[in-house]
Amino acid sequence: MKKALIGMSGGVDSSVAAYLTQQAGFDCIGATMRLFGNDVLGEEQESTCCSLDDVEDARSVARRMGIPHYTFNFQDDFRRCVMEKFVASYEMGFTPSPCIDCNRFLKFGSLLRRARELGCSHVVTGHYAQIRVDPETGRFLLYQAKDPAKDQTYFLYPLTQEMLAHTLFPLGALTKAEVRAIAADHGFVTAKKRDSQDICFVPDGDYCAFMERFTGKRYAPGDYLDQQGQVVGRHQGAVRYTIGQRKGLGLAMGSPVYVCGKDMAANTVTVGPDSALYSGALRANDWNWFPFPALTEPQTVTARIRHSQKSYPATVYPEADGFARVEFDTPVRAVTPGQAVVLYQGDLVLGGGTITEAIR
RNA sequence: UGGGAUGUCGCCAAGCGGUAAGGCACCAGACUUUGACUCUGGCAUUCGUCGGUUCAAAUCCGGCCAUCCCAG
Repeated sequence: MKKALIGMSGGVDSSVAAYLTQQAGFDCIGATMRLFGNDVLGEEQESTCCSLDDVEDARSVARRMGIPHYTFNFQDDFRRCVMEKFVASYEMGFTPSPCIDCNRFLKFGSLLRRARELGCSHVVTGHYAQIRVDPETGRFLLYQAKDPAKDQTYFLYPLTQEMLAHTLFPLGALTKAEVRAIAADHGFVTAKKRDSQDICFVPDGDYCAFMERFTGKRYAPGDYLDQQGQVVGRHQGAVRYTIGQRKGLGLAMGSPVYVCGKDMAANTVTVGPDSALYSGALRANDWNWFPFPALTEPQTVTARIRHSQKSYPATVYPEADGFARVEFDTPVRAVTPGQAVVLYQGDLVLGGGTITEAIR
């Protein structure tokens, strides 16, 4: 019998993914990853990802299904591969996507390795995405979820062929409503749990406070500059702001102003009108492609530059040293270094990379 | 110390005798695996202050206080 390791976060999605995998005839093992201790959280914070309650919920569902449940301590890996990268990225003036690193290094890295040690052919998660094999090339392809509102391919773009060969996404063809119905039908305690939202290790959303706890540093206030370089106010630390941000600036300029740029060395944040935020192109590196090993010729695509945002028509051109340039048909708002750019051709995920700069 | 000007929500700002526009900021909610964007809702019983005129004043009059400018 085929064996599968189910990554169970303690939420409704992974609960149902486990159930469906069992129904498909797999011998299942449930596993919850311990990613961080309470020391990284602030006072009395409740995480949505691996708190004790969540582990208990996962265990409860596993017991109901009659499968074993393990807890894996991946705190060291998570600290090194996700939290340290997260902090370093912010300190360099970028806006990171830690969930993408968690997928790449933890769920389909550490967890997959552990699965294979346990004799499992596959690791299973509750992600909304679909994997298919290209009959011509034999390559594993990633497709968007059937429920476009829940599609999570943006966070899965770094998955390699090796990872995809040993991964199952049972929820890819289901809607969220269908998933909740299945959970309710089987009496899972997770049926009505709220969807997770914040970064799991920053449950209150105050990532700057997290960084100060994590590093022991203090991020100093500095000047806001307008487009002409004139000082227009004081900010609370450049790491707090992301390109395109409006809320929380505390600047009453008469009309809305947005973050247009940051200079970490000078500790300044430049603000300007919405019209100053549009870019015709971007450059990105650290690419992963699904239909082919590397980009060798231009491709017509739609490109997503932030999660839960629609994708925009564009053309991607290969460049030297593993870079590629994405040129948009129409300028796009708030291209942000550090964020992922994920390219699609219809439902197919062509590939994705990390934005290094906005062009023009 | 003379002369002038101004004082309306955190910022900007309508109002000019008939019972406080609007923008920005902020707060709450929706959306969201990024406190992003966006959307919805909230946000001065009160107009520097004290008193006067009037049926009625932020709007008229007087004193005081504060700030700014020009004289010195």
